[in-house]
Amino acid sequence: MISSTRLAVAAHIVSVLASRRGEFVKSRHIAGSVNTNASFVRRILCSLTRAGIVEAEKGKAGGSRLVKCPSELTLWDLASALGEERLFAMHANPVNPRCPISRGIKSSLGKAFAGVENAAHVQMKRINLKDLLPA
Amino acid sequence: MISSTRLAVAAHIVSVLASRRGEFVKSRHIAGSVNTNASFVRRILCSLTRAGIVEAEKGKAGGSRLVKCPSELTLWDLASALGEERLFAMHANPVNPRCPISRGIKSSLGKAFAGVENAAHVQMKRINLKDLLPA
DNA sequence: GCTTTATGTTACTGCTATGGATACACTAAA
DNA sequence: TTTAGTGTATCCATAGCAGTAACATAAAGC
Repeated sequence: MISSTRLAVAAHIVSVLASRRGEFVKSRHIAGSVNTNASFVRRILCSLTRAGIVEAEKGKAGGSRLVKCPSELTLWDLASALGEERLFAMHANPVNPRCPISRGIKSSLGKAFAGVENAAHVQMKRINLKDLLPA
Repeated sequence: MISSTRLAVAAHIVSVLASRRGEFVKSRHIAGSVNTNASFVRRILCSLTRAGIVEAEKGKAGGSRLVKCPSELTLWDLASALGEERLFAMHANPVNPRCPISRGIKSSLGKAFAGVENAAHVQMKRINLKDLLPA
């Protein structure tokens, strides 16, 4: 059911930025905490920047820092910034028009999936990024 | 966030079986409705059989049929039968012991993920397989 | 008993997504 | 002008998904 770990990495990144609130933190430094490479971190930072969660400065004294307070950020904000809001996948096989089940299942199952995803989103909006930081 | 479509296919399979309650339906027939191949269907049927949702008969008059009523089955039962209950993935990168964020994030984020997954599971248990069938 | 036809299972294959690695244009500080 | 960062593109190895074929096993019908 799972493939990408980008949401986990994004949460890690934001936590590092939150622990150095106000500073411009370099992607290399974040990569050291996540134990991955700086380019991958920057790709995710870029999505966060486009979503207005992070701001970045280029150049020698550059880096990234949080725009919003950790207490104003939720897991949902990150997932949404990454475009990872879907939790289920419908099969892509074409409908068999001669089978009533096949004709109807994608619509009804799609609504069921949406209901579950909605419940998950509600919960994700309750998960505050501040709560991920060490006490 | 999504990779496998097995849950969707399983729901499709169970819907077909539900529409022919009592009959032993052949994997080839189900595959025709899903528009995939019979072997893939059988692999999923096998998981459903092991979970006690479906029973199968070998041989010439063989096939699969539901053991439980569609009204007793939920989306959660299917996901659980397939071993697809996780919705999020933690990154596998090793912890950087010199960074307090790195040391703590997997634990706190894991709990956050579990909370969201739990909310999703609750909702999945409310989705009745009977509701996926055509009226 | 033999043939037919189904399941259960394995193995192989092509495709796609993921994340690691490198490179480079651009930019700002020193 | 040099240095050191971001933003972005490209390439690569790997892993997972689903399609396909194959085969042992088992049951029904002749």
